[in-house]
Amino acid sequence: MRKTGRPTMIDVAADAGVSLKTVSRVINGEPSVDPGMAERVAASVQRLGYHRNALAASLRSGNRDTIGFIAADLSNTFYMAVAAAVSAVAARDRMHLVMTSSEEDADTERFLALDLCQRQVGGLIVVPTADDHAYLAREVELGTPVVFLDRPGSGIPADAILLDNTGGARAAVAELLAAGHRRIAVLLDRRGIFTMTQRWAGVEEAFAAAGRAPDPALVIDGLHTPAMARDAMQRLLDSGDAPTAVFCANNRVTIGALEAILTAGAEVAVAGFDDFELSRLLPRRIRIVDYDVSDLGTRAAETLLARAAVPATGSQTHLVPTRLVDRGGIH
Amino acid sequence: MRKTGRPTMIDVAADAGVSLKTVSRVINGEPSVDPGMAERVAASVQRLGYHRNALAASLRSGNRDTIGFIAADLSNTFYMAVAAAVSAVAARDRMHLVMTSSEEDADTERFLALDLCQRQVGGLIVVPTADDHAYLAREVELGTPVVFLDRPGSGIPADAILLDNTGGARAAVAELLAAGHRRIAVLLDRRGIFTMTQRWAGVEEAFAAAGRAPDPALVIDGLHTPAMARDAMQRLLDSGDAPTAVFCANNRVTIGALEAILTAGAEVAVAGFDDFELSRLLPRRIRIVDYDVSDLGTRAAETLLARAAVPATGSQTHLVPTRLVDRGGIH
DNA sequence: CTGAAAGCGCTAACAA
DNA sequence: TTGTTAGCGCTTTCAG
Repeated sequence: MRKTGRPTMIDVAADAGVSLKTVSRVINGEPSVDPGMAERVAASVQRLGYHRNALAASLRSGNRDTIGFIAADLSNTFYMAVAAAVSAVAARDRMHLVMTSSEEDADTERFLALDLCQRQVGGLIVVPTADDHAYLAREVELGTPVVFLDRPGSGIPADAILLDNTGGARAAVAELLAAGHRRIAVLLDRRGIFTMTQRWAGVEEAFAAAGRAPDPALVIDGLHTPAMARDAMQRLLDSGDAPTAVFCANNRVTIGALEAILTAGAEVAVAGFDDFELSRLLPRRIRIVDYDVSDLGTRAAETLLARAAVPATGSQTHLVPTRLVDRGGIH
Repeated sequence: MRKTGRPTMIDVAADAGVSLKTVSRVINGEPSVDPGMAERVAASVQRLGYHRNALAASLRSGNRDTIGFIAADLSNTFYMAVAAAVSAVAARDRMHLVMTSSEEDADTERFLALDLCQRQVGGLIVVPTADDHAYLAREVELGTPVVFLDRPGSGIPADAILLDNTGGARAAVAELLAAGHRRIAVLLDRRGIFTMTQRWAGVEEAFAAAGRAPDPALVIDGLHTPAMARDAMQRLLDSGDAPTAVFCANNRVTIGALEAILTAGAEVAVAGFDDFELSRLLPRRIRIVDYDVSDLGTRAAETLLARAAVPATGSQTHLVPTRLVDRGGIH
């Protein structure tokens, strides 16, 4: 029983009068064990309240049974939903999910990634914040699969699960144009963010396809919070020449813009990227670029587990499709 | 380098021409090491791409550096928000969070709890689904602290972090009564759920304080999804004698009820337990029993870490307060 | 089918 | 300040 107070296999073996290895066999359900012995061992396990030490088992066997997940921002429900999906897939394989967050800080990401590797995770799902992931090269080489999620990584061979950002934005804006809107505002979060770059590209493509171009006066970026988006929208509404439609590049922006529009009772058509809770209860009909959030997590986890089973054979990028849907319109 | 391909402290020691223990000292930043040696070791670490094996370290030292969290339902954003808060607190202490979910199944909860213990977690935060936690008695006795969250556990000495369910529900219903409402509907999720029992008690207290009692015809329980709540509310509205107010015992119920009410354009005052995303954007003013979700997680994590530091001295139950707030009313 | 011995990679205890 | 030895609790290897 030594220090920790927890009984070990040795204690069980002594109690049952068998060898250490026999206990190990019983605990791990290995086939060739005499039923009588198995019974004796089981009884001792019960009596002593034995629980195997999974750390020791992993150390010796080299089995890796946890997946590390590094989100970019835990206060964002998007990542939490992804984490939930990853956890569900992991559970199917009796793996556990260690959930962390870089809080959009590159150094934190790096620290966490290496920390998780030290804990011998079987794989890593990362929402990249750093723009160089060479620091993981060694681990990947040594057999720890890495999957990037939502944004691409760089510097190492790793799969990536991304949204069809460009296609989704293009479709939304194309529809506004097709509906005859000519003064279309575009509200963006920070341009440096990967998804923003891609969605903006989609916006430009839609305009180009219609033989037009976005009006620079109606394009506002750097809107990182709903409050900023609300104020920006407010200013557009207050300007002499308000837009007749607006495309919002993510849900925080959409929510902020809606706050301004609904409060002002303005007649502005709204299309936004990302669905959000309760969009269905909005008093106004809006168009949303929707996708299956958990699909991102599920695919990331499945890709990771597949890689863990069969070592690297060239990395792939999976695009998760989007679709335009109606929301709101109650009342 | 043996099997795994990963260099070990032995490799580093050999490369640097020092002893194993010296490497260990350098890696762990122990004070009394000659700077020159430290440098040599650091150089070897760099050259070999050495990373310490945290599993081996924990096995030997007995240090436990992860916290296990068993949510009841990962699709519920409430638990995800709690998990995020726990993760944030854990990160402060350089601990990691292993996130799992019982999916409201008692056997799964038990399995996960024991599995996490086998992985030598430093503590367990559990949203109880099982109604007897005696299976954890042994682990608690052996020094693994357990904190129950949102619902009380039983059978073992453990702290609990609960919401003031009764007080919140009482306040909400008291206000509806004070506003002169006499036909007040009460929509509940399944009665067996702890929070429902407590909130229902609050409802009864409020009625009793006003010298009245709830009208059984207007009390509907078992509403586990927004769709069920919507349909139930619909039936109430369609009945000859519709209520003038409704108290919804959780956010799913509130959302479902609102859907029916807004669609029908009915004049029904709404008060609900639990805030939800975008409640502010609702076209109607409603009253919400609000509380700080992350506070629950933060307190749970802090309580757990405190217990881990200073062994049991009688378990406590913490009540997280609620407050009535206004939501909606845009337009 | 069962057991003895070795050792996973590290840290604790003690010596030098 | 540095090194030696033992051993955390388990699985692997190989012999019986």
